[in-house]
Amino acid sequence: MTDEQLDTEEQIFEAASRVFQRKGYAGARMQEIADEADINKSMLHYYYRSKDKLFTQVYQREMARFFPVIFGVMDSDDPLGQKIEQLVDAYYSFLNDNPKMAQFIITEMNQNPQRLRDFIKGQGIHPPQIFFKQINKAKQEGRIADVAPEQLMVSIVGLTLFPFIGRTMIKAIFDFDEQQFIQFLQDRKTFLVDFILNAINYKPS
Amino acid sequence: MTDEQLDTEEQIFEAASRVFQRKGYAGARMQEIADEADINKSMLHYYYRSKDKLFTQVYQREMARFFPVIFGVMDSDDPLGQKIEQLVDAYYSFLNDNPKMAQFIITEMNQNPQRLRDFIKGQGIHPPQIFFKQINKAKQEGRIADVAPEQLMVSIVGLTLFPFIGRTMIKAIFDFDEQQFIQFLQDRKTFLVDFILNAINYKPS
DNA sequence: GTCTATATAACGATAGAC
DNA sequence: GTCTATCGTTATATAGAC
Repeated sequence: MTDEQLDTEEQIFEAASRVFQRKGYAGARMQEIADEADINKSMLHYYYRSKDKLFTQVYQREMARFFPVIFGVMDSDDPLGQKIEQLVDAYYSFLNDNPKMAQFIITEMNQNPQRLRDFIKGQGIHPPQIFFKQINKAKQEGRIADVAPEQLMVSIVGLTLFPFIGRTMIKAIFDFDEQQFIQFLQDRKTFLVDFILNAINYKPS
Repeated sequence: MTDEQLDTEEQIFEAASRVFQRKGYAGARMQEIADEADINKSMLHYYYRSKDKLFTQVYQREMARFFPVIFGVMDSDDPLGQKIEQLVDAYYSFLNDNPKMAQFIITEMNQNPQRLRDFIKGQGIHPPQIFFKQINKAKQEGRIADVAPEQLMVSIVGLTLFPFIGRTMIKAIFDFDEQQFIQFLQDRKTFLVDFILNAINYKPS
């Protein structure tokens, strides 16, 4: 391709990705995907055979984009304090570009746990060993409080993902317009770094 | 009713509540609700006219059960440290009894933000004033760090809700069986109280 | 109120012309 | 590869007997 033009197959795939993330598998309609791609509905079946096969491919790709973000920074060699800041930064940057991703993954994951287990196994995804060792070492040296690495990891992910998942609720309860919500998210980045480092009683080495 | 027997209308409603929470609005089938209620499918329409009207009633009731839990303890008169422990306790106890509730509310909320806004407005739900004043007072007296009440509230809710929403992911990544996950949740209660109190640098008055 | 049977519409999927 | 037309199924919803 010489310029920005996607071919038909890619155009369908990107449209499907957007519609599935908006409506979920059950709520998505092949016609809506066709309209979004500005392509005839029968082309969807020509390239992807069925709704199920199209969804599976979208699901696999979105998962393959999501997990490296979650696990990527965790196993870097940077010191703990710096790493927490990088984690929050990386998650926010990714979710800002993909605001419906977290909701999509959580919904479809809970709808079909086996598919998630297969994906995790197939990709050889494991808890971040370097991060966990780093936590345990810092605990022994008394530089952080006595926290279970799994609990800390779930907390960091939860604290950053939740505003994107709960966006509608947060806006409604605090009566935020879009601009105020964006500001809330922006403020939250610095808030979270302090919050987490305090929470584990972090002292730089 | 003399004993535990529910009449037909209630039986349908409870079955609908379970199916909608399992499958979401789009994924739920009237036939599945009828089967779950062990009642003829046409009875659903006799009592509730349409799938949409049945869902609306279920949605309203589940919301009306959820929000008092989220806001209830926040506006009690108990001191901050005690209150955080009570919040975590209350959320966990409710979510343990209603494990699909958080996922259901978040999905259907994001699917129809206007319906949520109408509900919030109709019920006169506002940010918890007593809790927010308590935070601001503690800040002025130097008993906690300088945190925005909205950020703290979102953090507390996120930290407690997330394991229930992300249950499938947590079990898959850490390779927890059901027993281990229940233990993880149990451990998390005490973990979270310390984590949050540390995070805001809490000092009892 | 409860059942069977059926209308009606939507949706996924395919056939066949070009 | 792309289109129109249409098939077959499933879903919501209703009619009508009892």
